[in-house]
Amino acid sequence: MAEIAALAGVSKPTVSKVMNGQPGVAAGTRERVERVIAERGYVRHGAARALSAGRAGSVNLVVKEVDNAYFTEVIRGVEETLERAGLSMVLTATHDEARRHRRWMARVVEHGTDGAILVLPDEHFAHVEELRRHGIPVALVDDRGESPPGVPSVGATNFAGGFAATEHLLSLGHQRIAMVGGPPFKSTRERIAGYRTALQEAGVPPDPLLEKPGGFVAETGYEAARALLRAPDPPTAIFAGNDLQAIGVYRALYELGLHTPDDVSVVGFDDLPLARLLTPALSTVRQPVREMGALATKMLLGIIAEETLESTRVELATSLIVRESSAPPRY
Amino acid sequence: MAEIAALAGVSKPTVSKVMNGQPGVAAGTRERVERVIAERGYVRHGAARALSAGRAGSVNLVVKEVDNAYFTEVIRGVEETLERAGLSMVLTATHDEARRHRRWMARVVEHGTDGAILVLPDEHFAHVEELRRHGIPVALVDDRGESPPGVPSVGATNFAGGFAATEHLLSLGHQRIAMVGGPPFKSTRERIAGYRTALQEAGVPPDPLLEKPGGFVAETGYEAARALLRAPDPPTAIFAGNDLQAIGVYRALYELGLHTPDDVSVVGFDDLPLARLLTPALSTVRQPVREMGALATKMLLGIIAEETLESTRVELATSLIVRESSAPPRY
DNA sequence: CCCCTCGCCAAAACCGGTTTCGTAAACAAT
DNA sequence: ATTGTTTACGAAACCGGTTTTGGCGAGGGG
Repeated sequence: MAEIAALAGVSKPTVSKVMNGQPGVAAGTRERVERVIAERGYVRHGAARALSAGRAGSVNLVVKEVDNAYFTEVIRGVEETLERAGLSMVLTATHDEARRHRRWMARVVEHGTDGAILVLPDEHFAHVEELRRHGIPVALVDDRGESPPGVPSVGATNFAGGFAATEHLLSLGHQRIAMVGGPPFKSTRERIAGYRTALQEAGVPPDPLLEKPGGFVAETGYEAARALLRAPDPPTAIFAGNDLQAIGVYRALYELGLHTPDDVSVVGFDDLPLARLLTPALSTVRQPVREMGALATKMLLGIIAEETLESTRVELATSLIVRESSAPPRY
Repeated sequence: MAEIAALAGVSKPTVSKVMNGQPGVAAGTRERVERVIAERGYVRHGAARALSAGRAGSVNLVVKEVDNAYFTEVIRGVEETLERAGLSMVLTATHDEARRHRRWMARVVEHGTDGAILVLPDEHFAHVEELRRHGIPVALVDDRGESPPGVPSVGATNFAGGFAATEHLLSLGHQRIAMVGGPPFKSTRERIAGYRTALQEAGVPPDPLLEKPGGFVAETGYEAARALLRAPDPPTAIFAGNDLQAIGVYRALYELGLHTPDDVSVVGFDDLPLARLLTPALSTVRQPVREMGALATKMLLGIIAEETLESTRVELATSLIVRESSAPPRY
């Protein structure tokens, strides 16, 4: 910067003002400085800037895993929004390793981010607390339901989604509708509640045997579906807690020689990009994951800018997307 | 740090040495300082450290897109390796937008990374050149074949993969084997060359009508398969340029009422985690994508540490994974 | 007993920007 | 012509670490 200043015949502060578009520089001077900057291809030294300005110019996105389409969608939304704001995205994965909590948290804090966005990491509560203690603004995507009050978070209307999916299957004529649950997050509990409520309102007696717990991976959908379909009086429809589980359900059906939707209807949750590519295309509850990431980012940027947020908790609407995997039962 | 120094009754440089594990500090002093650090939960200020030490403590990973399982796998490999080295990963997506090249490149350069890993961005050559001009070390994953010499890159044995896939289909008895190509990258050309060579060696006459160009997305697989299967004398097997295309092929087969592998065999390329979950599970050529990301990262770290690399170009072995989507032709 | 070396540590300089503050010049008002 | 006000800009301080330099005391050799 000193070099640019010398070439333009001004001082460092003036160059700084020009680069930051600050007032207090005469038009002629500004233009001259800008020309020199362009000629020399000068770019600021980020670290120096971060140090003296007190802003890191980057936000840390903490996800549980990266090789999962759900998180990928969040990443996409966050990335686009940060890009627009001229900030860099530092991506950290926790990989469920509670042991390494200390190490990576130190990395996050030390790297000096302007804020952090958490997407369902384990040890959620501890992370949020520690980040706050270090004065790092935090926003959450898809709250696990264990975060301290006042932390802004973006979710989806999971109850409504669970309800809509179940209602859809009921309206097709299904009576024996199974549900594969997910990990004990807030969102899962709400989806299940929606499922139960829909059954209840339709006067269909609940059957505990039709509710299978599981994780948000394909394997649990597979296991659950196998168990469900081999039992006496099997379900005619399976509502999977998320799309990955639904893929596992597809797999189980395929192995058992059953067809979707002729023998068993399947509905997922999330509407990952993959859902419409499956064969048959998956009926699912759309969760605007990318938008959730984008919105959480915007909220975080708001906090960083010290604006007052209207609301600390936002739930975006889910919507039922009917494709090929759901149809009236055969009989 | 000044505060820690005061509390421990030493000076800043001593604290610095303790934190960096440098020699020149008496055991007793070191222990006392460490205790104070632990008590106060002190973490260094990353930006200040970056500025004075000249290292940013982060590496920039530049991918074409993030919502694509291939890139996700690379991200995973890079993330793990960087994590182990105590570095942060800044993720940037180019989204194919040549127009915005300048803007994001400025962000990358200005953020001050210790190095960059590029995965198939457009404007590849320009990016590499510019990064080098700024003195930023670069490593490539899956070279597009347009990079300047001397840039370390990690790829896979694409020719062997294409050959193996085709040979597999030939050995099952297929004669009319179609191939869906990809974008004009080096890797694509090699896969096609492997395909052609295998046909040639088996004495099967090549048919230009059986080679369809496309991009590495499901849609092109879909389009290509539809066109191929509706033509006279359709293929009995389709070798897709990557797994995403294979999903599109599945889709086309489903819509046409054809079954895999009974009517048409399908082989993919990449072996994304998804491949084994599809129904039927996809036979494919495994490309160790995660390892490629990890290795590229290691090479980059080597350059940063100013070690001399043994080799500037490494190709990891592909391997054929036979699952359910390939079988002898029906007749 | 003196000199020299070496280990340990503090003072100061430095990284490359941003911010504060002061001043000179230009202009308006009296 | 003098004073007040605004504008444009530069000098210096500052961000929080790391690196360099140099001084002091202890231990060892002559």
